[in-house]
Amino acid sequence: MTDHVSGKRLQRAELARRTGCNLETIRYYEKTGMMPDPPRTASGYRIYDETHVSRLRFILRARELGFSIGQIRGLLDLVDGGTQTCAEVKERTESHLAEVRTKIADLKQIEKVLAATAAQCSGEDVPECPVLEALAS
Amino acid sequence: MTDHVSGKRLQRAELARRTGCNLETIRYYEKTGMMPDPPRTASGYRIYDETHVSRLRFILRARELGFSIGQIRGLLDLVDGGTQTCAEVKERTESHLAEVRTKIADLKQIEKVLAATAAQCSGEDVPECPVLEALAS
DNA sequence: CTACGGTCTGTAGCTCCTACAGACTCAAGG
DNA sequence: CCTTGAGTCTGTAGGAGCTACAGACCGTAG
Repeated sequence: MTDHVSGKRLQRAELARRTGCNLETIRYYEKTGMMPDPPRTASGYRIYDETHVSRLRFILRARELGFSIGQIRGLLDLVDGGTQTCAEVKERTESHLAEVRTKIADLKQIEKVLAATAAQCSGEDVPECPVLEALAS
Repeated sequence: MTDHVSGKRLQRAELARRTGCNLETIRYYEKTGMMPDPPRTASGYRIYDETHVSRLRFILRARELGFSIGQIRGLLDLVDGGTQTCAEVKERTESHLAEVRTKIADLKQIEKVLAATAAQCSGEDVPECPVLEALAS
């Protein structure tokens, strides 16, 4: 039977290949409701199309930008409901941006302490070590 | 029975309070071998002393500096075996420092993209949004 | 003696996947 | 037509680093 209505019908491995997503992760995203339950063949194989490719790419890009699963689902809910507004999305993005900046600040503080402490190390074969002393202080 | 040999004997909650560590986390650290199995009272209650306070503080400080459980256990193994050298500890610290710097760089890249995209938002009550478009692109 | 709080254990939950086992399906080759 | 190999299906376990609970016990003050 040829496919006369929709575009290319993809299997899971093909969807994974086209998005760079891990095979099992797709199933995971379906289980969590981020990806819709796809239609199936008579024997139970999942059938994907371009809409699934787009949605999965959206999720993966959002993950790359550090959005949590919950945040992404929130964004997708807005879009799925057609209730998204630029104002709302901007607010969520800036809230996430603030979290990212906090993490950067935390890591910079860690970096500073690590660098300063390691700089005190003689680097010799002696048991005394400024790093260990700093941790034990 | 008074305690005529060692210092103060602490219960788990007291150890937690003195270190700021969560009560259950102490048990977790014992299970993973980072903290030694403490002696027990006849009825099975754990008994801690100042050595436990020091070791737990060491672990917590290392965690604050972003060392993983595995890395910390590595450091503790060195110290426990008396085989630690400043050279070795310095190397591990700098290796961890490099990981931290990588994370900072990744987050800065994310920050850059998020900030640039959010800056394009009108912030109005319209459904079109540069953030969503960037994710869907 | 009782009540209340601390402690004990094992286990489940959290996040975000990743991987495996055992069964099934499908298409190609002989 | 049968076999073989690759793809798919499901449920479940694992990993990191905790955190939280249930149900049972202990210890002490009133």
